[in-house]
Amino acid sequence: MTVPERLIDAATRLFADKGYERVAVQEVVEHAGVTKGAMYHYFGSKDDLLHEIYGRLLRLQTEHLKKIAAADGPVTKRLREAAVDVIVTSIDDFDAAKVFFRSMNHLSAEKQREVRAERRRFHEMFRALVEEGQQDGTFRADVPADVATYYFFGSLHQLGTWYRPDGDIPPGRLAEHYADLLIHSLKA
Amino acid sequence: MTVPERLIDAATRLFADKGYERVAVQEVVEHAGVTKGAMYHYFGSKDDLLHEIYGRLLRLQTEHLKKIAAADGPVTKRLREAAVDVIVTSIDDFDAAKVFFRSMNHLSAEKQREVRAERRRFHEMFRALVEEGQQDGTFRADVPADVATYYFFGSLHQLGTWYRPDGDIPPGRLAEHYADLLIHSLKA
Amino acid sequence: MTVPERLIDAATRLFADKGYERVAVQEVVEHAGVTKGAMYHYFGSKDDLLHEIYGRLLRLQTEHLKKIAAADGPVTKRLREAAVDVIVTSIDDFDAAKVFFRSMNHLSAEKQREVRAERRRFHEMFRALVEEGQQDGTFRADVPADVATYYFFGSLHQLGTWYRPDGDIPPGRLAEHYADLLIHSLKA
Amino acid sequence: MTVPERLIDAATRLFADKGYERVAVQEVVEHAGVTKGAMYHYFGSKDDLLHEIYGRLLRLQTEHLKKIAAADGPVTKRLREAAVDVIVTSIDDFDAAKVFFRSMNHLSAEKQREVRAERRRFHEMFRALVEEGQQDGTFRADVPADVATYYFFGSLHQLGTWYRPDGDIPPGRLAEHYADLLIHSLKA
DNA sequence: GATGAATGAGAATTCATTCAT
DNA sequence: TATGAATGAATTCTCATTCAT
Repeated sequence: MTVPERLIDAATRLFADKGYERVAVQEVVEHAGVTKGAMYHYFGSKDDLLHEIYGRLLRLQTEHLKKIAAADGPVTKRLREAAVDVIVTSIDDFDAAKVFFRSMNHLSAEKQREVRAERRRFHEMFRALVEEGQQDGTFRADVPADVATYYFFGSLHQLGTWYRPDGDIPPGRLAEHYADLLIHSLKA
Repeated sequence: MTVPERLIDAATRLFADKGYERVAVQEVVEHAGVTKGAMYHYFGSKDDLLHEIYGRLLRLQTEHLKKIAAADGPVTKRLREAAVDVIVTSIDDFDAAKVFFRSMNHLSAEKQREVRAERRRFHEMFRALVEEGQQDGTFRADVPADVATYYFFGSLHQLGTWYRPDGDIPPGRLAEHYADLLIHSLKA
Repeated sequence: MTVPERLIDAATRLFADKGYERVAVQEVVEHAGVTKGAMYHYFGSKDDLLHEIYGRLLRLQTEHLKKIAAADGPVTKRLREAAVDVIVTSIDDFDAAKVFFRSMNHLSAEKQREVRAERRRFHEMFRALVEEGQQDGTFRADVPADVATYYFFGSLHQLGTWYRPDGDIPPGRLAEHYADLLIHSLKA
Repeated sequence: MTVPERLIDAATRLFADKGYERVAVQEVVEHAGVTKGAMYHYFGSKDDLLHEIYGRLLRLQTEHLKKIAAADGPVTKRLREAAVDVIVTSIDDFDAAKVFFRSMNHLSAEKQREVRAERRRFHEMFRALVEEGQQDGTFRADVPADVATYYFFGSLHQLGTWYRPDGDIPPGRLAEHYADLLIHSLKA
C-alpha cells in the first residue's frame, strides 16, 4: 500500500472510532507508520483527509445510483434497489460511512460547500425516483417527496450510531428491511 | 434568569450552532454574561453543561411518552401520537435537540452510560408500542420492531441537519408527515 | 513588576537581539519567568507584543514632538530640538527602538496600518517644521521637505545596525552630530 | 536564462516583497519553475541564495566606487558622484537592494562576517572621501567622518521602506537630492 | 457566591534539508 | 543534472481547569 493509502486507511478507522476532533494528526501518522511531514506532503491539512474519505464513498454511491435510476423496470423496483444499494455500500465501508455521517461539520467552509453540493445531487436523484412514482400513481402523493427522502436518509445516516454489521442482523437483511419500510411507507 | 439558567441557555445555543468541541468555555460564559469561575461554581465541567441539556429534553420526552403509551385507545393512535410528540417537542427546543442529536459522544464515559440507559428506556417504550401493534395484527410483523424503531429515530435525529422550523414546512405538518410515514410503513 | 511588564521587557530585549522571527514565544516566556498560557492571557498573539513595544515608544516620541513643535522660538531651534529628542529617546530605550526599526513588517496587516498611520503623523509634524523653515527663508527650498524628512529618519532608523551607546560616542553627542548634519544640510 | 539565474531572480523578487523568513524554499523554486532538488544542486542552502544576491550588488557598487574615488577632480565632485552612483545602482536593482537593506541578519554567522567585511571596505572608501575633504578644508571637521558616512548610508538603507521608483520622484532626481543633502551637510 | 490570573498539556502546521533514484 | 518523497524538529496558539482572593 502506498503512503497516502495507508494514511486514508488509518484516518478512516480512527475518525470512525473516536470522531474527527478527538483524533490527533499524530495518531493518524503513527497508525499509518509514517511521519507528520509525510502526511502534509500528500494532504494539505487534517480536514483534507476527511474530504478524501467522503469523496470516495460519495463518488461510489453516486455512480451506483445513476445506473440504478437510469435502468428499465418499474419505479418501485428501482427505488428499492437504490435504497438497498446505498445501505449495502455504506455498510461495506462502514468506517468511512460512520465518518461521513458524523463529521461533515468539521470540514472547512469551502470543502463543506463542495460536499454538500454533491450530496444534494445525490438527494435529488433519489427524490426524483420518489416523484416519478408519485406521478404515475404508484406512490402516495400526500407526503412531499423531499420529506420522504430526508426521512429515509436520516435513518441511513444514523446507522453508525447503533448498527453492528457482525451482530444479529446481517447487512443484506438490514438493507431489505429499510428498503421495505421505505417502499411500504410510500405505497399508494 | 438565574446564572445557571443563563449558562444552559448560552451553551445550548452555541453547542447547537457550532458543535460542542468548537465552543470554548470562555465563549459560553461571555454569552451568559458571567465569568468562568461562576460557571465552575455551578457546573463541575464543560460536559456537565451538555449533560444538563440532554437531561432536560430527555426527561420531558420520556414523561410525555409514558402518558401517551399508557393512555387508552387503539395502538395506531397511540403510536402516531408518540411520534408526533417526540418530533414536536424536539422542534420546540430545537437547539437542545440539535445538541442532543449531534454531541452525545462528547460526554464522559460515565455520563454517556447514564444517558444511553435513559435513551434506551425511551427506545424500548416506543418499540413496545410497535410490538403491541404487531401482536394484535395491526402492524406487519415481518420487520423487527427494533429495526422499525431505529428507522424512525434515525430520521428524527437527523432533523437538525436539514430542517428549518421557519421554512416552508411548519413543525406540526412535518410531525404529521413523519408520523404518517411511520404508521404507513408498518400497516399490515 | 507585573506579568505583562515582565513579558514586554523580555520580548523587547530578545526581539532587539535576534529579530522578531528568530525568537520563539517559548523563549520570551522563559525569560519573563511565566508560562505560555499567561502570555496568551494578556496578549492575543506574538505580534501583539510587538505592537505594544511600538506603541510605547511611538507615543512618547509623538508627545515630545508635539510640545517641541508648538513651542516658541526660531524654527531652526525647534527643528534641532526635535531631531535631538527623537534620537535621545530612541537611544534611551534602544532595544525598543531597534525592534521598532527592524521588525515592523512582522505586524499583522491591520496593526501595521495602525502603526503606519501613527508614524505618518509623526513624519508630517516633523516635515511641517522643515516646510515652515523653507517658507520663512531659513531653509533651502530646492529639496522637498518630504525627502529631507525621509533622509533624516532613514539615518535614525539605521542607528540600531551600528551605533553602540556605550562606545566612543555618547548618545548626547551623537544626537548633536545628527541634528547638526540635518540643520546644515537644510541651511539656506 | 539558466536555472541558477532563474532561481536568483525569483528569490530576489520574493525576498524583497515578503522578507527572507517569510519566503519558503518551495515558493522560490515554484516561481523559478524548477524543483527543490535542482535548487539544492546549485545552492548549498537557502541563505546561499541570499548571499549571492548580496554579492552581486555589493561587487558592482564597490567597483564603481573604486573608480569614482580614484578619479581626478575636486573631492566634492567625487563624493557627489559616489553618492549619486550608490543610490542610482541601488534603485536600478531595487529588489536586490531591498533584500540587502533588510535581510542581512539572516545570513549564517560565517557569511555575515564575510559580507560585513566587504561592506566595511565600502564604508571606509566612502569615509575616506569625506576625510579627504575635511583635511583639505573643503568639509567641516567638527563632525566625525564616520558619523557622516553612517548618516548617509542610513538614509540609503531605508529607501526600500518608502521610495517608489515609479512615483513622483524619478531615481535620478532622488539621487541628486540625497547627494545634495550630503554635500550641503558637510560644507565648511 | 464569584473573580480572573495562571497553568500545562497538547494541537495543527511549516519548512529547510536529505537522499534514493 | 534533476526529481520529489520523506524527515523531524520547531513553532504558534488553544483551552479546560484550578485556586488564591
